[in-house]
Parts: sequence; structure tokens; C-alpha cells
Amino acid sequence: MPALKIQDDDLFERLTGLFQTLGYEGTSLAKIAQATGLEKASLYHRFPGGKEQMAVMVLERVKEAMTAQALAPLKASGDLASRIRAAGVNLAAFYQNARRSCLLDTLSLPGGGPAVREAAHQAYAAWQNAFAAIAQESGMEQGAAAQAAQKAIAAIEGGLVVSRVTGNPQAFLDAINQLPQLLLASPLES
Amino acid sequence: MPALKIQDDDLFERLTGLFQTLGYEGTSLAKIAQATGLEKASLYHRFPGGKEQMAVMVLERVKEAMTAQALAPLKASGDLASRIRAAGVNLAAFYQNARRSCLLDTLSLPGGGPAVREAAHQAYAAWQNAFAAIAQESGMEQGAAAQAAQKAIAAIEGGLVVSRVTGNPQAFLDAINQLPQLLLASPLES
DNA sequence: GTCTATACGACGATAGAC
DNA sequence: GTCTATCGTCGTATAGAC
Repeated sequence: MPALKIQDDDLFERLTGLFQTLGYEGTSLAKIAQATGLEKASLYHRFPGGKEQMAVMVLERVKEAMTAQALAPLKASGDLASRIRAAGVNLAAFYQNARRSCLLDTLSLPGGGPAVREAAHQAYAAWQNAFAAIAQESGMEQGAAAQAAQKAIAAIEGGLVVSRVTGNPQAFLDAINQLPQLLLASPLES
Repeated sequence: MPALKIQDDDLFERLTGLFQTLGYEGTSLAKIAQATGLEKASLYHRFPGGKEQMAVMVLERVKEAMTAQALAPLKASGDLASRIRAAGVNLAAFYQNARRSCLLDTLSLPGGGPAVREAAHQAYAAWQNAFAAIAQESGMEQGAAAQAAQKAIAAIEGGLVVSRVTGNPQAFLDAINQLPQLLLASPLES
């Protein structure tokens, strides 16, 4: 057995934090080496594709963790609003109350290359599907549910950007608290 | 008279486009030189503070242009909703229908240094004030107007991020079209 | 699987001629 | 005000020992 100096799970968490905080171009291999305790050559052993592969794998893994964990309450039982609020709590924890940015934001500038852009697109699609499913469950038709999901994600992304600029988490927390209204068909429309 | 190879106005427009598209760390001096036709040494003559000074001046200038031009319709005469829609048209033009990102987003990651962060914060504050003023004019009290302005800016920022990720301007255009509802006190509340 | 050492291009920035 | 030429550093990436 090979004696990993750092487990895959820890490694991905460190990488995720770096990409969230510094973006693709701001996350240098030197900083990754410092944050993980691995030398650059060891990182290339784990990720032969270099930094771009790291970013793609982080996006794929976050996509999985998002649907399987953070957004899992959406598929649970109970009333719809409570399930959305539970997912909101998980999202606030994932973004550490806006101290961290969203990878969809920080990894979608051209620096990351096409593979990174594509992985970001896939992660967004999975997130939108999860939001659209509960919107549809609340009574919206498919198209309206997709649009509501997009608007809800945009509210979170915008809240994160504004919170980053102002240094105040309020804008992000407002977006989280607004999720039930954004995703549930109002009784008046049903 | 010194024979400027490129006028200040043109220079700032090129710089703005680069920072919007590539972010702070993605905008290298080599790319700036190529986009402006100036050599790197000439850029340092115009901006002794280097890239950081360029980013700060772009943010200050965009802050001015935003309030004096793009958001000018908000201070004009006519009904409130029409003035907001006119400002929305200008914003859509400035962001080229989401083909360009917002500097508040692309320049607010740590790479830019404290001076850039501070300039971004100032630009945000000016924008929020312009939005809050018309919200207040529509009948909101000061606190509610400030919060509505923040929510409106967040909607635009989120729309730009989502549009960048999806490659589709729809999310951004939705946010623009939503501005009247976000900024005007509903008759029911007045 | 991890390391030390290194290649080499791109980066921001400067010197000095015109 | 602009240029050519250059500096030193940091970037990604690789070779090869253990």
C-alpha cells in the first residue's frame, strides 16, 4: 500500500477552497503545493494533466457532492418549503457564508481553457435540474420550473458577487432566504 | 503637442474590455500592449503604477460613466418604469448582452490587491446609490430602497455569471427586464 | 508516491536611446 | 511619448533519484 501523504478527499477540499478563493489563474501550483503539503512534482503524479485537470476534477466532484449532499434535502420528504430551507442551510455552509465564491464564477473566465468551461457548464446543468425538479413538484410546468431554477441560481451567484465586493454576507444570505419564494409556485398561480 | 499614439478614451475602452473579459490576472501586459498598439514601456509611462493602477483607473472611470451616462435616464423626467427600462437598455449595451462580464466580478478576486478591491467597492456604492434613489422616489423608505438596489444589482451580477457559464444571454436579459419590478414599490405596498 | 533539481517560457517592471 | 533591450521572478511542466 502506497502511503499517500494526503488523501484524495482532503486534497480535493484544499483544491476546492483555493479555486473558490483565488480563481483559476490565481491558483498557482506553488500555492497548491503549500496548501496540500505536496511538492509540485507529486501533484503532477496525481494529476498528469496539471492544473487544468485539477480544476476539471474539482468541478466534477463538486457537481456530485452538490446533488448528493448539499441539495439532497430537496429529494427528501416533508413540506416543500422546509426542504428548500434545509438545502439553503447546506449551501450557506458550502460557501461559508459568502467568504468563499462559487466555482461557476471563478472558473468560468477564459483562463481555464475549454475543458474547464465545459465542466462548469455541466455542474451548472446538474444544479439547475435539482432546483427545477422541486419547482416542478410544487406545481410549475417544465418550462417555468427551468426558468425559476435559473433565476434562483442567478440570485445566489449575484449575492455571492455582491457580498465579495461589499465584504458583507448580507446579499448572499438574502438570496438564500429568498429561495422558497423563487422555487415554489405561489398558491395564486396554481 | 506630444503626439499620443492612442487617445486616453480609446485606451480606457480597450483596457475595460480586457479586464471585463479576462479578469485581473488574465489581463497580461503583453495582451494590453497587443490590444492598444503600445509597447509595455509606453504603458508604464502612462500608468507608472503598472497594471494595478490601470485596473483602479478603469474602475473609477467606469463608475463615472455608469452614473453620468448608463444610469443617467434614472434622473430624467417621465414615468419611473420607462426611466428604469431606458437604463436597462444602456446596461445591456455596456455588457454587450452578456458577452462581457462585470468588472465588479472580474476585479474583485484577491489577485488585484487592496487598491483594486477598494475601487470596486466604491464603484458598487455609486451604482447602489443610483438604484436606491429611484426606488426611494417610487415610494420606498430609505432602508427598503437600499435593499432593493442591492437585490437589483445582485440580479444583474448573477445573470451575467449564469450567462457566462451557459453561453446564453437569456439569464442576463431576464435580470434587465426584471429591474422595474425590483426597483419600484408595488402599488399594493404604497 | 514523493522528493530535489531544473528547464524554459511568460510575467511585471525598468533602463536608456530617440 | 514611444521605442528596443533587458532584468529578475514566478509560472507550468519535466527528469530522474529514492
